[in-house]
Amino acid sequence: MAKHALRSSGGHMWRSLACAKSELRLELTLACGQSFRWRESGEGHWTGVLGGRVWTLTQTDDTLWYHVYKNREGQTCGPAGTSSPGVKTSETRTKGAVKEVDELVAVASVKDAEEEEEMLRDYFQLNVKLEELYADWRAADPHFKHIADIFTGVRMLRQDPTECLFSFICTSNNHISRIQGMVDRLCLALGAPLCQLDQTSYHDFPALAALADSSVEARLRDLGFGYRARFLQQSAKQILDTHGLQWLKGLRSVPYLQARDALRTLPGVGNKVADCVCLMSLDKAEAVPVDTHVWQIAKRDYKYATGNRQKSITDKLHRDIGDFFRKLWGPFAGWTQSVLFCADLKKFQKLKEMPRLVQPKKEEEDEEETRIACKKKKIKTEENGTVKRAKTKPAGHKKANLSVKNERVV
DNA sequence: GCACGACCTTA
DNA sequence: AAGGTCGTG
Repeated sequence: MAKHALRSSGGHMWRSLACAKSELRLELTLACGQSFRWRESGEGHWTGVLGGRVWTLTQTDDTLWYHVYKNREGQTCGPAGTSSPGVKTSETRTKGAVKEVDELVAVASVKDAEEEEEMLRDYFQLNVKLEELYADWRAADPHFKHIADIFTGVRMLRQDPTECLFSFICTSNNHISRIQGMVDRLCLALGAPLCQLDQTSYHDFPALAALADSSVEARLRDLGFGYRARFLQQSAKQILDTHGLQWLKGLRSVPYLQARDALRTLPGVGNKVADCVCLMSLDKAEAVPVDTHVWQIAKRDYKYATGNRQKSITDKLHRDIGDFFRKLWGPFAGWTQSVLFCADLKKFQKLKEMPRLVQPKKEEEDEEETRIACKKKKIKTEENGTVKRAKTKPAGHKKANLSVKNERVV
């Protein structure tokens, strides 16, 4: 039976990409709740599905290593139709055709290799220079600076919009470990099988058509999705019925607020989920998903609206907190937020206890600097919801209005 | 604009 | 309660 690749044990073909850890740290980026599709299959080795192929990734100081699982024919390990064209299976081969087929295999694998390197660069958005962004954020925000020494290399993934949307519909009122299990079961139940490694089956994320089928709600309720089962099926159906297959991806070339409002017309998609999809799959780096957690961070670390006793996060609070962080961090505020979010996750707290070269700063000093930084940028942190900022616009309504240009200036 | 409760499960 | 959303008042 096929096994998960391990770089140390040989027997698998590995390719590599130059990439410093300051630009990417797999163990943070793949496990901080952006994607629910990656598992640590061996020490420092991460296995998951990306673009219909099964990958294992690992890294050394300056190199990102990757293996893509193939069968003996050189085909991508997956269902018929997703592999390189022109490659015959062994059953259909005749002796005379072997050489020709081998050449086709060789050509196909070179093409695959180029394609796969590009897939990885695209997925990790390696054209974005994270170190430079960190430098900007450190200069703008003392609290970020405090976190940034430990949590380097936390980078935004550029995910498939369908996978991102339907995964995040599952996140409401939920926690990461359960979400991971649910997304797993979703793929197993409705996604095309790709391959099996050790005891694990890998499936592609379900297609929109598979999610839209009327049998899906009952099926997913049985699998423990609760009330989200209906949201998933209805959203898929609504997209196919009223927009079409390419609609979601098309939102990549539309301004942030327009894309967000369009997503919010879908059942089970409110401010938070829409912002996640915008940030993580639709190229909206300025989208700041505000959940209870981020609100805690805003109050605790930025003294934002400390007097506010609101129980739930209203539309207005979403807007105001988003604006606050965009003003502090700039046009990649969503990326910054993910670093702080990651640093706040329970599973990464042990990293903070490890000895560091830099002497940790006293907390009061840190807070005072935060206050000064906010004051410099003229950002209010202690308003209690009654103070309005000049550029705040009225709440977006539920219906997407593609003709209105209400893109916010950041 | 804001508060509240319901919604499915599991820890 | 958990990385919310939706309907109602």
